[in-house]
Amino acid sequence: MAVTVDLVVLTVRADELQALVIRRGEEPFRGEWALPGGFLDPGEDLPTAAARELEEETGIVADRFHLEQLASYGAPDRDPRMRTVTVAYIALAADLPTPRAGTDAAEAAWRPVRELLATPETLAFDHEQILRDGVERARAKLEYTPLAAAFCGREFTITELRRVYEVVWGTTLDPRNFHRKITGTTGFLEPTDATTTRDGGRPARLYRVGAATTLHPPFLR
Amino acid sequence: MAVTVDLVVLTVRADELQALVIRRGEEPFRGEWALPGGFLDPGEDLPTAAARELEEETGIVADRFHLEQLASYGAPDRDPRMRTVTVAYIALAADLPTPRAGTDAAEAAWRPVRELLATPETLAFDHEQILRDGVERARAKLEYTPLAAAFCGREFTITELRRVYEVVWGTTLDPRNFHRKITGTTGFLEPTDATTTRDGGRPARLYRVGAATTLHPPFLR
DNA sequence: AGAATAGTGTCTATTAGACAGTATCCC
DNA sequence: GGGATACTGTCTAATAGACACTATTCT
Repeated sequence: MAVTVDLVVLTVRADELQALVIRRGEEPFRGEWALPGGFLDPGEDLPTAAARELEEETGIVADRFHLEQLASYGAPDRDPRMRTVTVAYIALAADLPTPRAGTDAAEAAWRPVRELLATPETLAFDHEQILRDGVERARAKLEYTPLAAAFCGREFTITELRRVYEVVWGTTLDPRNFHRKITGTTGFLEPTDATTTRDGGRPARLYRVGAATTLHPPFLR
Repeated sequence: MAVTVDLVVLTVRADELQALVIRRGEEPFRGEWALPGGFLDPGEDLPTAAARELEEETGIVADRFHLEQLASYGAPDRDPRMRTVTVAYIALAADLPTPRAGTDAAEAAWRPVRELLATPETLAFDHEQILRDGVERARAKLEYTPLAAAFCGREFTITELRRVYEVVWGTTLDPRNFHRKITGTTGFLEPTDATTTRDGGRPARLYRVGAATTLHPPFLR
């Protein structure tokens, strides 16, 4: 009985929700796309293993981003080699440099979630299901936690935050109502003194994430 | 590397949230209280193992109640025997017969969650943390799913359902507002033709759970 | 009749959603 | 000045919370 960890790493790039996938360099499923992941080492904690596998396979250091456990998958036939149970994690990250392929991975890339889930058999193992569950978790968490900010940089504008909601949920939100609601939720945003004009037009105030961990009342889709 | 399953089985008894615990009949932690659970068999699926262990240790058949995965726990030192990763499940059940002790269990009993969590070291392994997480999951799920009905029988009154919310959340709810809100949520309740006077007073209409799986808008605590 | 619980109705304050106008930068 | 984006404000409909009364059973 072997235990593995797999990661659903999500980011918002080019106005799309994208996931980090690797092209497998080893059997089984050699040459096919899969989620990054690998075997749990003896003596190693689960989140540590997740961070290690992510770095080994994609070169991305799990620094400054949100990592949480998603669920475990243990269907007896999920891995043709042997009986495995995998503990899946989701990681939410701001836009990051292009990943580089590492151990056991022939290639690493960001791919739009829409594409990965458009047709079955795109991902190895049961990774399509894991990705679906991870995306659904992320969507749900935006409703009742300030987690949308995990997709932004350290400082961000309200418009950038709104774009995250729009992209992840696939909806459009009224900028004025969004602004009112989000600034009215205590603990979500912490204003800074700085502004930016990176989006053009009038300078926008920059914010950091506040201390709140849950949103009362939640932001419903 | 061994994989186990553990269960947080919750019910509402005597106006309290109670959990199913067993007294361990084997080392380690022999004689101490723990959550029911055990090793995953080769070729066995995770939820199947959860149901099997529950029946083996407590005699309770996982029929007609809600079983869902909670999370996995894999700290390297969580089991003194060997390296184990456990996949925890939560089960929500209506009031059930007193459990009987089975394999590996010297005793099985319902115990109020309040008591179990009042003092540390009450439960073996990391089961206190698992119980805490399970209770918090149940509390949260009452907000946005019709899962409160899982604590009731097949047919139940609105007052009985309200008592579930009150006991699990530890709050009091206005009966009139609760009635209005819950009957106004499409798909939550399906009225039957029957009534009951088991609570005394005017006969109350009996309901079954409807088709809804999520509540829009949610019931906030 | 009285006790006990079920169910319905009303008022009010808050919130969500739709929508328009003003402000401040860059070129 | 023109273009672009940021921010503020108003109206209205729906909702949540507080609260009181009527209805139907059993003893």
